[in-house]
Amino acid sequence: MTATDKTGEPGRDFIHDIIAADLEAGRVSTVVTRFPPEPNGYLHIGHAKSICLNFGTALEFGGRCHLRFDDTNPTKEEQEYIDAIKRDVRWLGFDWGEHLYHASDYFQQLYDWAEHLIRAGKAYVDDTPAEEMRALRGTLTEPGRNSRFRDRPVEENLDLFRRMRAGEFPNGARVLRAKIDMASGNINLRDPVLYRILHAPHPRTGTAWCIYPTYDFAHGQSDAIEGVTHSLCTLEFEDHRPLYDWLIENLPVPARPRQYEFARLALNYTVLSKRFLTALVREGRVAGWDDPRMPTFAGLRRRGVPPAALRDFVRRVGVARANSVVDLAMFDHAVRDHLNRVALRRMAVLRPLRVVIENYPEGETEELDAVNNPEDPAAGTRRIRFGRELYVEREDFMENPPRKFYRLTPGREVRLRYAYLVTCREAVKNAAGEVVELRCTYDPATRGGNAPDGRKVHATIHWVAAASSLATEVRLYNPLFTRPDPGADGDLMADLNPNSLEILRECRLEPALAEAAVGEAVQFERQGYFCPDPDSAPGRLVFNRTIALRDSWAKAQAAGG
RNA sequence: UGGGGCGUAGCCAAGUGGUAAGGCAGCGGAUUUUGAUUCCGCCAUGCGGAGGUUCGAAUCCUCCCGCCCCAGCCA
Repeated sequence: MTATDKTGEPGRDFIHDIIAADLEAGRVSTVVTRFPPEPNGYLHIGHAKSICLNFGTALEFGGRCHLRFDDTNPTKEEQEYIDAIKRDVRWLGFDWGEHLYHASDYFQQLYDWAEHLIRAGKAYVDDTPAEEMRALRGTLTEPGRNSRFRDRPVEENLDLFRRMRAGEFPNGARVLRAKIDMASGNINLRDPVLYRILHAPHPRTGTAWCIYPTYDFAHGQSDAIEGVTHSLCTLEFEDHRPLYDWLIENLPVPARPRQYEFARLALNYTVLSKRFLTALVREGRVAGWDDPRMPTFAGLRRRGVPPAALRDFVRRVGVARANSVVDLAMFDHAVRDHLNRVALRRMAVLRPLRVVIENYPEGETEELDAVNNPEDPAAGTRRIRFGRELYVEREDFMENPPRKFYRLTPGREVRLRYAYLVTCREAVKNAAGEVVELRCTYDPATRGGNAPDGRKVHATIHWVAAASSLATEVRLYNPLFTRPDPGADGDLMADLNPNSLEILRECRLEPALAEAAVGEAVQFERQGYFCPDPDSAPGRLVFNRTIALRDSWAKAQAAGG
């Protein structure tokens, strides 16, 4: 396993306390956990919590974590998902080494244990149709009633179960049930189904089986087979723990794993349910599972979120048993915090406004030094080209600015980053009255950005030289939903943010950006963190905005206006 | 109204009888060739509520309130 983060303390939570106590008391010698996804969909940010908890905790205690696919329902699972999940777990930074398993690896053992239960008189084959079985199960407040097949002789159960396995019966004809207690207040103990008939080919076992164990019959036993010591799952499985324990106690399993539950991760302005995510893709509301607006690993990766930032985010959130909804700002912070330290700085003008430096010699250019990352001196410097014609950001000029706007306006001097102090002399307008060009003058004595006479300017703005700049497309992303609890009113699609994607096609980048690799994070100075999208082609770069820089000016404007 | 959980600041979250950590957000201020970063300060007489036990309660007891999960041959 990898992915130790130097930054930040390891998580301290009740799971750690339990494990530490188990180690201390000698109840376990090596900690073994597992991340057990069902291969029926793509991983999303919610899974990151489970992955980090399972892999991270094992790592911290010097144990190991298995990657185990819970592939007990061939009607919903696909190899494609298995591959995607493996890729995504690796991307997050974890390695299961030799410990890749599948519940389907244990189908024969599980089957044998089912027969063991039958022989012990603790499981029976039930012919009751599904509808009727549901009615017999009772309700939340009324006890269930025994099936009329509940007291079948062991030999008959064995014979029927073997014939189920042999494929003699159609789907749904019979099931194998544990014989526990139809009157239990815990519905999971009302003779839960252990095996069902499913004539469906399995991604891994093919047509070898036509009966498949349920989650309850597979999970705990798989844990036991693998020697998992701490089986960590989410809160909704809490009611299953008595069944988990019952099976472990009534089967000759080689170990005694323990299940512990924690609250799953939820984020505001975000939807994580498989059903909703699937609907977004299927209805074309997003471009696909890897749309940068999606909370999937694929989406986050394409958007440029570094795995280390995701791990840090999960660490900050913590692990507890209270249902909670984490503020997206927490995620944003983790992303910015990481990117600030590692991203190279570059200049890029998203909405260009042409600038002509009137007193700069025609046809001449020069090179200036620019720092690659002020947070990391080792990143060095680069040369950037300056010339008579430049582009600056449209919003860095205002003809009639409000108080406290200290960027370009007629008559004002500002600094062009790493270049010169320039003064705006005139705004040239078109017939429609729109500003189309700025006429400025520069002070040749301020090369690099400092005035020999010590005079100060209020603002430093970014720019690119018109002649050498690269034309590019930039995609800006905003939250996919307009409300913190999308879908709460019953119509998820009505809460979609119409401005979740903004495409800018006339952007101008400094030439150094031509070398950026897909997924590589860079900071466009004063704007945010970006990375080239896979849609980029030679000569036609496309950048995604991972996240904007904090902008107290914009915030103040929004608050004041 | 069965069973199982959970309620500490706007959002996460420590704390488990000795007088409310930390982070995010927010608000001030300093530094700044990114209105970024960084730094400093502020931000719960209060722990869902009411009683009780105790010298002392977020922590123990009682009652109450609220929220979440479970009636798949899904996981």
